[in-house]
Amino acid sequence: MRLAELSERSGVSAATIKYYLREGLLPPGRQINTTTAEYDEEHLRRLRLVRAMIQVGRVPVAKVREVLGHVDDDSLGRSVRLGAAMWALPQVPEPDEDDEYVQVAQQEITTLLDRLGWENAKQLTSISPAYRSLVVAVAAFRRLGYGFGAELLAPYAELMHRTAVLDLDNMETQSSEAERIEWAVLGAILNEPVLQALHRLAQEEETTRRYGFE
Amino acid sequence: MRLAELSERSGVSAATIKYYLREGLLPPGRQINTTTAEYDEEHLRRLRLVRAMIQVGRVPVAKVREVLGHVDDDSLGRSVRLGAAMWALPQVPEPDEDDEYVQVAQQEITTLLDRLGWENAKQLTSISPAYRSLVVAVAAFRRLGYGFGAELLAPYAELMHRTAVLDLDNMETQSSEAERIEWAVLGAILNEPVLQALHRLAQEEETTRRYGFE
DNA sequence: TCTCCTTGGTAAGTGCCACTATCCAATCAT
DNA sequence: ATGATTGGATAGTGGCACTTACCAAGGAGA
Repeated sequence: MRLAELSERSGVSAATIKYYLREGLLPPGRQINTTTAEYDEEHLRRLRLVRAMIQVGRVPVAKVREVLGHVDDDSLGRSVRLGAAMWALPQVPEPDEDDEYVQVAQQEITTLLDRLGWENAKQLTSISPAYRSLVVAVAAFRRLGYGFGAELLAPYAELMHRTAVLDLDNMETQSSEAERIEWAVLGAILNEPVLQALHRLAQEEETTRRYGFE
Repeated sequence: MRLAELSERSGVSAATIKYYLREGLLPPGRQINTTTAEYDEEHLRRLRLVRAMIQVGRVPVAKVREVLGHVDDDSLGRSVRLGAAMWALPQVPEPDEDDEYVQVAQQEITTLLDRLGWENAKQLTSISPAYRSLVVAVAAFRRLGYGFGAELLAPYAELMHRTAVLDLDNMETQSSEAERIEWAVLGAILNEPVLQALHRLAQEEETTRRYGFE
């Protein structure tokens, strides 16, 4: 199919597809002659994945390129490829190590990880963006005078762990390794909007159960 | 305190504070004379809340103004004020009602809500941004050829409901109504980064438990 | 008093980013 | 033959969160 058809079938404007090609989010089509290139179903699929990441996952274009690089790199180990998406997700600015709230938050999170027995996560604290985001968010609570210590966090962490178990169980039902990788990318990037939305819906449900519609 | 001190104590540059004042995110200080205004602890607290929303919650400035308007409006009902923050959260583009994937997603979500017995949430589908986000995300999965139907969503929704129960339980421990409202805002805006971070940490933990570090 | 600094306020500019509009020469359709 | 279409390149757009530059009014020290 030509670019126009790719545009038609994906619902993405031709100009935007050209932009993605230029940015390396889509591999170039098979060049037929100087003015025609041929695209296939794989391009369409990749384009939809890119769109999902950008529109639903709000992943910046540069990060999408990075994630796709890992996804396509067969030489990487399994955890790395599975985790590739997660590590490229929108990041909070670096926590300021000198900030007292940040230090307290780090202590609380260390306590939390100990209490939960998350030994692997503990080893990743120095490099994990997730850990850094958590520090920033917990510090923000404390800065406003609200404690959000290990005892409050633990039940949330417990629930999130069960969620992660579901994620990986679902991932393992995919039949091919390529599908499992793609599912993991989606699980990291699209699952979060799903979880967020479910969480908000659940909050609406529970709020109205407790206090009614007024 | 003067603007310079407010800047010092909050770590926000004076120019940015002026910008927030101009945008109505901060109420003006008490004017002492034409070139001096006096700010108090309440301004500092509000400024920190604004920063947390913008930096950690990634809420756009216009939405912050909107949320604060609801928070400060004593005439609104409880659910509305508690929900004010949620409704102002970053929104996904409107789902295209004519899109077949969107229609399927809507059906699946209706099935899900029935199965869970979330009657209140069901009544809110026409107006709730959370519902719309969920539709968009589920449709995105399906468009890529992965099903994400009610049977897969239900256990996630169950977990998110428990999370929401925790949210509201925590909120109710706050002593004053003003604090409860502020907690709800934080719960909607800052809890999500916390949950996201915990989710990602849990994924890292579970992935390495299953597949090791390579 | 005169100078010089600081203050809060305002208008215009910056940098980033995801597109999007405009051209262009080559080629296809009739 | 000729008008439309193609892919590719370049430059422009619009939104947003700031930042910079500037200003007149006020205060402080000589």
